[in-house]
Order: sequence, then C-alpha cells, then structure tokens
Amino acid sequence: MTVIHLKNAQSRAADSVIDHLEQRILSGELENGAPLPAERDLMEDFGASRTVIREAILALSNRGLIESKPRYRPIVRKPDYETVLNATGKIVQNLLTETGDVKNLYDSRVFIERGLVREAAAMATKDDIADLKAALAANEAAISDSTAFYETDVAFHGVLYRVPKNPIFPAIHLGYTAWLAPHWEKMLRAPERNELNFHAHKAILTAIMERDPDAAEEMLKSHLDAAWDHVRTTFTS
Amino acid sequence: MTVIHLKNAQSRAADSVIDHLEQRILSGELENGAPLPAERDLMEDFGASRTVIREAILALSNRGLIESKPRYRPIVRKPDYETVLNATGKIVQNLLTETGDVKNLYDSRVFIERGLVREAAAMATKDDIADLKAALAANEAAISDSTAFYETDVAFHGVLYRVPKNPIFPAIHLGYTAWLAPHWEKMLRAPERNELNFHAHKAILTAIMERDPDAAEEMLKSHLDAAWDHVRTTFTS
DNA sequence: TCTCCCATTTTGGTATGACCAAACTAGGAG
DNA sequence: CTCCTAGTTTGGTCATACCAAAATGGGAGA
Repeated sequence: MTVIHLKNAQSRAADSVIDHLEQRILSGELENGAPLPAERDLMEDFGASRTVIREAILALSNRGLIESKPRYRPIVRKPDYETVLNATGKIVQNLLTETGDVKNLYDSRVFIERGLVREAAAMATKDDIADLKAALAANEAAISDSTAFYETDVAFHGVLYRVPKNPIFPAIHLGYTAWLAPHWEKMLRAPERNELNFHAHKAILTAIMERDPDAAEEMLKSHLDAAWDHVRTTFTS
Repeated sequence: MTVIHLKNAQSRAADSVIDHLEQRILSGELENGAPLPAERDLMEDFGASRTVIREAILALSNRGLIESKPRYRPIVRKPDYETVLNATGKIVQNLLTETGDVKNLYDSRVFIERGLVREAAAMATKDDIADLKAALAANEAAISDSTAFYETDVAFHGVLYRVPKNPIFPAIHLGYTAWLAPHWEKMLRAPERNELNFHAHKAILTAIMERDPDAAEEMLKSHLDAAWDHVRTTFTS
C-alpha cells in the first residue's frame, strides 16, 4: 500500500559500492567539499571494475551526494535541503509538461503561503517583522525596474518562508521559484503591475502586523490569485 | 542567487542520449509501461558506445522516467507525482540522519495538515465528509488491532490530503508516511493509545462538519503534537 | 489443437584494456 | 618568488569479451 522498498532486487555490484561510499560521506570520513578519490583508486579499494565504480559515482551524483562537473574530480557533498532540491529539480521538471501540472504546483504554493502568512500573523517575531519591512522597502524602491522588482518580489515571499525557522521551507521556496520561474518569464512586467503587487505585499504585511491571520491569508490569496490570472493569459491564448 | 542551471558543463555524451530518450518518453513515442529497446539497439540508434547508453539509462532511472529492475529490461515510466516521490525517496532519506531533521520534517507535516483541515472545514464536499466518516469508522473498528489501526490512521489522514483535489497533496502524504514511518515503528502501540488517537480524529471531523476551521486546526495540531511527544521518547531516552 | 517444458538466443551486468583530451603538478626559466 | 611549461594523472569514451539470467520459440506430450 504505502511506498515499500521491496529490495527484491538481488545482485548489482554497484549497490554495495554506493552504500559504502554513502556511509563514508554521511559519517564524515569523506569530508564535505573534499574531492572523491580517483576512480582507479576506488576500484582498488572495492576490488571492483571501473565500470562499477563509475556507475556508483553516477548514482550518488544523481542523488546529490556528489557534485560532478564534467571533467573535474567529483566533490563530496553532505546533503542539505538545497542539495536535495537541486537533485530533484530535473525530476520535477518532467512533471510540468502540461499546464494543468503547473497550475497544481502553483496551487500548492498558494496553499503553503496561506499557511505561512497565518503563521506569521500569529507568531512572527520582531526580527521577522523587521525583515518583512526591509523586504517591502526594497520592493517599493524597485517598482520602476521590473527585473529588480522580480527579485525583491521573490525575496519578500522568501522572508515568509523563513518565519517558521524550519529549513525545509526555504528549500521549498527555492523549488517554487526555480520550477515556476520558466513559466513566468514570458510575463510582461509593466510598472503598473509592479505597483499592484507592491501594494498587495504591503497589505499582507499590515495584516501580519495587526496579528490578523484571516486578513493576512485573504490578502495573500487574492494577491497570488491575481498573479495567476495575469500569467494564465500567456498560456492559453 | 536562485537555483540557476548554468550548464557551464560542456561535453558529456550521455546528456544528448538522455535528452533524446527523455523526449521520446514524454512525447509518448516510447509508451508508458513498454520495455526500453535493448541497449545494443540503442547504441546503434545513437551511434554511441554501450557505456554511454548505460549511463543514460541509469540517469533516467534515477529520475524516475525508467523503472529498471536488476536483470530485467527497463520499463518506460511516464512520470506522475508518485513516481517522483519514489525517485526522491532515497535522496530524502539521506537528510533524515539526525533527529533534528526528522523533527523538521514532522513539523512541516503538521503545518501542511493544519492547512488541510482548515481547507476541509471551509470547502469539504459531501463526498469528502462521507469519506472522512468512512475512514473514521474503519479507524474505530481497528482500535483493538494496533497494526490495522495504524493503516486506518494513515488512511484517515490520507483523506484530508485528497480534499484539495490536487494530486500533489496525496503524493506528499505518501512521502510523509514513507519517510516518517521508519521512525514510528519502534513506537509501542497500545490500544489505549489508539483510543486516544481515534477520539482525536473524531474531534477533527466534528470540527470540520461544523465548518469551524480554527477548531479543526486546533484539534489537528494537538493531535499531532501529542503523537510527536509520544514518539519522541523513543528517540532520546 | 493446446499446454508445457527445454534448448537456444537475447540481453543486462561486469571485467579488461586502451586511447584521448583536459586537468593537475612539479620543476625549471626568468 | 612568480610564471610558464612539460610530463603525469585522471575522467570520458570506446571496443571486446564473458557470464548468467531472462526471454523466446518450437517440439514433445496430453
């Protein structure tokens, strides 16, 4: 029923190597940022052929435990949430082939952020409020520059993701911005549009400062719904 | 700043093969569930060595576009959210090496479900309510059987994830159950514990039926907090 | 005619060895 | 001490070979 790892798979020499290397990395025996031993050394360590070693390295690379640039020595990476995000990136992209999937992803973002602003309204510390104010100010200052505005826009929402003090949320935010951005690029960014978004942000922050979760959620929702309506035209029409 | 795919990487023969196969799969030229052509055929198609072909297959397998059991012909999989979840599974597991990470993951689950019960209280259809009632009934019937109770417990929460009618959420639920389950197994399941959980579920459903988001959220939160407190003892002590 | 079993062929998994070009390194020129 | 260069190391790719398990096809038996 649930996701069970049956492991009916038996052999597969690379698996053993993968497990060993994985353990060495997680245990810190292979330090983060350090280069992986040369393939020819590893094949001696494990008594395996280079084929197997390379397969293992590739697998670990796909999982984000190793960062392997084309012709360089692979670099050990102790995984953090951002690493996972990167490794997951291409996988998720495959899902976003149809606009319906993009809509679903966007809806999930709205869902998350509705919860975030509620949380912020209820629990935001003085520092959080200060961060939000700063982000809002930067937002306002960039109204005339659409490129800069987009960045400050992302940054403002990013502050919300940091309110719960849970590293998972900023990672999720990175995911949303990376995965949804391609579909946003086409959007023509008119200054008047920026103006609208800025005022929406301001209204959200106001509601948060007034400790009014319902209002904050409502402001956030209408803000993101409007953004979607605006972008949607670039899809279908 | 954000996740940028610089692609400064130049060569890498496998990439080309990966892209082509990916496109063939997504376009439906390679049908879902059909076996991938033999490696030796592919190497002829792409004019590449078997090394490269295997590398590409492995990469696609890691991305969930291909399901490759050890000695069998790989099977083409047009990705859905569950597929992605499975492919991501091992990656996420690497993050859960420390109890702090498990706590963060659990907290995110609480966050999500708080939003879900609010949503349910506000928007649940008659069918949703009926599903919840049915799940609750199954839950009650299994109180004396801890194994069965666990399943009905998961199922009850699962109904909540289906309320938004967004396939992303059930996938997330699968992720949570799969990733958190290992840390729950040690938990001794006493019938009185089940009784408590059942009543918590009942209270949640009641609040939902009364269309009271705040109460539903509060019930859900205390329910999950209590569950964590109970499980936590199995970590530290 | 249909079913079932076995011999043959196909195919994935692994091991070798070789070659190239780019990255790395050490040592010499300035 | 710096910088450039020649030699070495190392990852990327190819070709080949062998094994065992899986797929296949056709004949023996019901």
